[in-house]
Amino acid sequence: MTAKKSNKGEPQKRLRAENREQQIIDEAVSFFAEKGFSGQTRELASRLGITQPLLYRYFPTKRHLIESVFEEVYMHRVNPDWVTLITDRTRPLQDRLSEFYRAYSEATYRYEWIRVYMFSALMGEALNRRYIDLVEREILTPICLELRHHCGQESNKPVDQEELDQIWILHGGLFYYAIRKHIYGSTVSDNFPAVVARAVASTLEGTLAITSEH
Amino acid sequence: MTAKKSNKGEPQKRLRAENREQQIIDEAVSFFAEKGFSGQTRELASRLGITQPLLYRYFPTKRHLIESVFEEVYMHRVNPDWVTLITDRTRPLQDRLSEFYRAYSEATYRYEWIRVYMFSALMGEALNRRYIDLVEREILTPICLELRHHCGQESNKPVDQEELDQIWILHGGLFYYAIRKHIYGSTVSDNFPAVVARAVASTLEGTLAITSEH
DNA sequence: GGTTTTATTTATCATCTGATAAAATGACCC
DNA sequence: GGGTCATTTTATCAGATGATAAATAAAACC
Repeated sequence: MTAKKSNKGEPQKRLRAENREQQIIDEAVSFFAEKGFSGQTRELASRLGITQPLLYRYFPTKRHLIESVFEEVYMHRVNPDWVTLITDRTRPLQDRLSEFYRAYSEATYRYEWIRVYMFSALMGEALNRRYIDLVEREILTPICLELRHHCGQESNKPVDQEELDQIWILHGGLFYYAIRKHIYGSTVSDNFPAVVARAVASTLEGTLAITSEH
Repeated sequence: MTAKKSNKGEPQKRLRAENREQQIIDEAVSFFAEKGFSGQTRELASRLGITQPLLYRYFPTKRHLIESVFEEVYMHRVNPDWVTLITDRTRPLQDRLSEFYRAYSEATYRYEWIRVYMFSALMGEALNRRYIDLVEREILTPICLELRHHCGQESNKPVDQEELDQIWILHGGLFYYAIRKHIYGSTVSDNFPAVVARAVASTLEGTLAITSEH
């Protein structure tokens, strides 16, 4: 046992600024995901094992801390490869969509992400609006175009609100699985890929059927 | 103009207890739906045009007021006629489900309902759990049984988690329309019955297709 | 119309909560 | 190992917030 402070479980008392800042953000994500953004700075500090004023050395206001949480949660979540995957017509659409939703769900259907996302949406955060627009533009619109192709309904018309609403049923239905799991605390099947596969297959077959019958 | 207090726009200053109580609950539903349950009693009172301590004549604590809001929002929302409608095999399943979702959406896809519902779910309210259980038991399980019948897969097995998860995709997908509208503030098609009709048709055709192909 | 009842307001408390300033203490450097 | 700098704590503030008690005033009663 060295003379250096005994490392009994307790993490080192002092951290370098950058490490402490990241540690605070990480815990803040988890804390606000659980309690919502009206959670109190003292309780967050207590979970970090630090005093509340220390937070203010790293973040000038609570709002700034919350912005960092948004940044951490929202950013780097939409992968440009996904568009490539979705539009790769050398593979069956069923495979592409199933694979996409597996990847998408791994990136976003997490306790912290889903809850921070819903809290921020309820607060009317602008970031949320931008994210929705991004999803419609980069993911759902491409899927709609692939769906047209799949149904032999190729066209130059831009994707309209009705087509978007229809694909939102699938997208939202799958997202709702995460809401049930992480917000409602429901029991859900642990084999999500199987749920995705069936939902995608059903949507493709169903859309084909109702498109061709008129 | 009588000597009686001039009724210039302002509602009468004094109400009978029962009327005032209902008025407070109504405004509280709207207020908390907008702000969340960390909204402050002073602001609520101000919206009612009364002073904050008056709230405490009608509700011993803020929590009691919130419980009344839950009561107002959650109760009388599940109509027993719906099960009858869903299981009426004299009509095509497509019609029954479309009609059910039109009725269900009118009852629940409202700004106040959706938001209070989501806020309370995020708070982990027990009422929320009970509501979900009710929906699974009284609505989704019957639909699963009708879906089996529709696919010629009649069986005595109880409905399992996989079947529920699958019908949750449709149910959640439609619910998500309301989330997009009232929580995200997105632009959505104003013809919801048409969205329902297509989603239901697609689900029925799709389920039939993936069931029969094996 | 005067008395009683009841709804409502005014004044106020105690606690919570975000935020600040100054003191203290550990780490690092030579 | 003593000085310097950066990290953390202690002490504290001001405003917000749920809640209470007493005063006021409108309605109801006879």
